[in-house]
Amino acid sequence: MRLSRYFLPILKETPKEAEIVSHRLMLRAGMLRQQSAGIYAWLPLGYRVLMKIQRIVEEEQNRAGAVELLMPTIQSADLWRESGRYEAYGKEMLRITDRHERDMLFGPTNEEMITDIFRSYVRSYKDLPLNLYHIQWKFRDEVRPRFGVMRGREFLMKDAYSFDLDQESARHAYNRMFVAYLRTFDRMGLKAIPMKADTGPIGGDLSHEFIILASTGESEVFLNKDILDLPIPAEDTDFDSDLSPIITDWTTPYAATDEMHDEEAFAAVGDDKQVSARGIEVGHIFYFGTKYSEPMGAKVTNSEGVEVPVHMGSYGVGVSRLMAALIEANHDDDGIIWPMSVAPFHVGLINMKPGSEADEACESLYKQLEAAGVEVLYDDRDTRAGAKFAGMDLIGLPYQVIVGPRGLKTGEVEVKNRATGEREMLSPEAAAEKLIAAVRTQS
RNA sequence: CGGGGCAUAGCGCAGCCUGGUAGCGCAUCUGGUUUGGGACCAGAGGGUCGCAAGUUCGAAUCUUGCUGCCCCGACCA
Repeated sequence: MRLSRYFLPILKETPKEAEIVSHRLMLRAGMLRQQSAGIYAWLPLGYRVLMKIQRIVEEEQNRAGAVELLMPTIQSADLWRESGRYEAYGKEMLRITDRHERDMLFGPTNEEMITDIFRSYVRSYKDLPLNLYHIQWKFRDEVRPRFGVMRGREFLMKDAYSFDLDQESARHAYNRMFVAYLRTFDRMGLKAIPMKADTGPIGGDLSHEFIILASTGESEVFLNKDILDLPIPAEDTDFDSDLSPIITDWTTPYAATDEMHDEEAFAAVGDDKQVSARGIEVGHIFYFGTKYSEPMGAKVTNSEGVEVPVHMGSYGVGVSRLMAALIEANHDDDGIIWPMSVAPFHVGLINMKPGSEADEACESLYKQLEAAGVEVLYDDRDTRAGAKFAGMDLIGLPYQVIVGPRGLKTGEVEVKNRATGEREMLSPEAAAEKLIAAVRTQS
């Protein structure tokens, strides 16, 4: 992409409403624009990152055996009356009346709708297990939206729903999502820690929040630092095998949010291993048994010919919130530092002097990299060098290539690693090779 | 939902107390000089002062109502 033809409205000054660093940087880097309290337009650069996060989530969901579909944002109130949640959900639910005076709502979540879809088609235990998910905009009319997309009213969420014959197989479905989540966040370069969460009226121990450590996090967390070094399940993990050993490894070291915190158990961890910090919740998995299947009649016939309600679980990832969490975890004074896997572009190519011999060198490098699948943002604008450097650092692409008459005198271009600040002078060929290799290994 | 605050050019702000020609910095446009880490000089364009009503000869400024937004606290992907 040529910057001269792109839409990247970078702000030099920080908008006053932005309190936390991720919100500030998203606004400054031209990724986001607020349209209303807690409601945002995703500008081109922000949208690219959002789609990259979404793709990773999809790949890992698919790998774990979940099947993607897409449900609407607007739902009929009737379904929610069936589950009893239309009255129970309260003011967080945005209620809408259509021209025929029908009660509609902007979905805050989709348990009712997915249960309706399931019960309309599935009759036999032979069709289980089943896990259906979608990635769709949700709306929750928060009392106080804040921190940009960290707590917006409209947000993009992945929500998966599992259907199983009994609690035992539902636990396996749960474990699959647990492993998928470990992999998903790891692929974005995030350390997400599963923590036991409140299960509400259902009880049991099958609910975990996945929390990323960040000083701006909304909740206080306590953990045994051993959990930070646990290995992430590999890409070739067999999701049909017994995953419980992995779950055991990850749930044994102490890790809890403040509402589940147990001082005594935490003390037993030992002073040298205790970590108390703040965290951002980016995922939440939940087993809720027959809470929806029973009232809504989602039943299958089992091997004995008896109709039984299915056991369900739901599994959420805050896709838009992840973008904020990623920036909270990856930035410095100059701006964002994207991990390769979610970077809006892999490389920023800076033409130091348009109209000079740098043009030709840039063009050929640009074409070569793009042809090799490297996503390049080519700054071909005729502006001052300082503005280009500052802008490139701000938007945080993993690598910058600086091409100008000075380096070309010796036939070289400069390659800068945004994260480490490391720079090296290379021939254009060597630079291209290095960048192509870096993109292949890191994304 | 309780408490606090803000609304004036695209962005950041001053002006309001004490009513009288709407201003500053950045950004934008034009010309020139510059050009490897957010340049300089000169000039130009851009405003129903959030909306509505009231007081007044006269309202950005005073009064009332409304709307929007932000911050702190209790609640949530």
